[in-house]
Amino acid sequence: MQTAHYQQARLTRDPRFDGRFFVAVTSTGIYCRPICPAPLPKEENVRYFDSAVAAAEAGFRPCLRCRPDSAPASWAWKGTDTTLERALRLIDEGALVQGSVSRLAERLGISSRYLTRLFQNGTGTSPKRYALYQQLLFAKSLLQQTGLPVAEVAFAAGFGSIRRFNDCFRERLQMTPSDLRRQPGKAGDNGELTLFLSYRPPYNWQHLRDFLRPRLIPGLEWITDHSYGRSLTLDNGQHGYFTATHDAARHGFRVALHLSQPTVLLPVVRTLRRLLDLDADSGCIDDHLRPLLASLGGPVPGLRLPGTLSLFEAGVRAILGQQVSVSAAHKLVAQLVEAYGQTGPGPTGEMRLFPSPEVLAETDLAELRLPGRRKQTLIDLACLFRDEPQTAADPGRWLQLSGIGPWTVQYARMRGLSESDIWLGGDLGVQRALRQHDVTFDPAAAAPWRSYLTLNLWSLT
DNA sequence: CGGAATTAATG
DNA sequence: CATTCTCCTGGG
Repeated sequence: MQTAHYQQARLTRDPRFDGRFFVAVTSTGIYCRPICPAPLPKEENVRYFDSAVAAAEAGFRPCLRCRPDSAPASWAWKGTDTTLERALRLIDEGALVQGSVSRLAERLGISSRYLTRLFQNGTGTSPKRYALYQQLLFAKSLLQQTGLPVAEVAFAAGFGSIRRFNDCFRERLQMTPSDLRRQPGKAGDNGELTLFLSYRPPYNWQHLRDFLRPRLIPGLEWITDHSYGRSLTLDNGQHGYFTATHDAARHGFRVALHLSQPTVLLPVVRTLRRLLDLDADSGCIDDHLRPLLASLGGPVPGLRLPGTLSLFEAGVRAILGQQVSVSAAHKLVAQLVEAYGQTGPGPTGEMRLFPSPEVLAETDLAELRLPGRRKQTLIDLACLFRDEPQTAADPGRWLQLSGIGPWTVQYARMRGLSESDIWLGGDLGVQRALRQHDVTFDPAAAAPWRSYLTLNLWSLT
């Protein structure tokens, strides 16, 4: 995109460009989202950056009004380098909070030297600096949105020491954490954290809600016309729940989050954003699919890809959905959760947690009305997750288990990893839609958004 | 704030 | 790959 488009978008404060670029003002040293309500700066004082980090590297600090830390994420980097994109994703999932840069490079199958080169070219900064800045922006949003004590904010954002947190914060954001401490007034925690998570319109909440509704597992999830919530189980064994309420006017969700203990929150928020598919570029995706779906009335505008909480859950739902209707699969999942899901305190009394691999690996699934072979497949998958989590993290490796074929793997990738380019050509629902509407097209033309093509076809039946 | 030990960036 | 530079954290 060229400067003329940026200019147009900022002058109209177009929310469809929120998070896709940032506007830095040389006269103030501050950078903003294109939607910033502040008076429009003169063009001669404006510089455009395609990421917040890039603006920071040029010496600008985030605006306190439009809060660039709350902008939806954008993966649309100029170089469209898939390795770099994967690296950015992994870092955003916390790869550098726990592991080292060399470990990340190893995971990506490249040398750490090459990784830093990719970063220098693509983002204008180094991996560590990029990661640190994401942590700082997240900390900033917590300071402004919640009443969490500063020390807990540091911890939640993945810092190991307050000292270092303060230093970095000062240096990169040009203010201190206590400067940003929310004004007193709003009550402290009763264990609840309220966050606002924004998206880039269009966002088709009705469609997402109507997708989730027939799949809703009682006790595990809850839904109203304007909200969706569910229980959470975290990697560290912690549990909690959230309720996300849609706010169309503000282009986002107000999320109430309850966790059993304070924890590193960054990955939790990433997961919530993935569940609701907040970072998708619906405008681009819809434009891309429009020619293919023209004879069907065009794509569903703002269609989002609903994720599952974990890859394991996606795998379980996929196995239970093999060769059966949505409602039959739904009954099975509900039975499974009812029989094997632990209970915990929820928003309205008892709540169910999705059964863990450890629990399912130890059971015979006698409670479930399911062919014995399929039960065994489920148990095998649970064992894989329990015994070899590294292997289980790649659905491609599940194929070695009997009873798991390409459909299951692809479904799990689409819902559990939110991969955007999954074409479920063999899926019954997709085939029925294609037959009913008598369409022929080459799904390859939808790349890299074939998951959204699949969803569009599902919505036709 | 300063310094030691470790890790990351770079030619 | 080796040198320089930055990050990280405990303790004062």
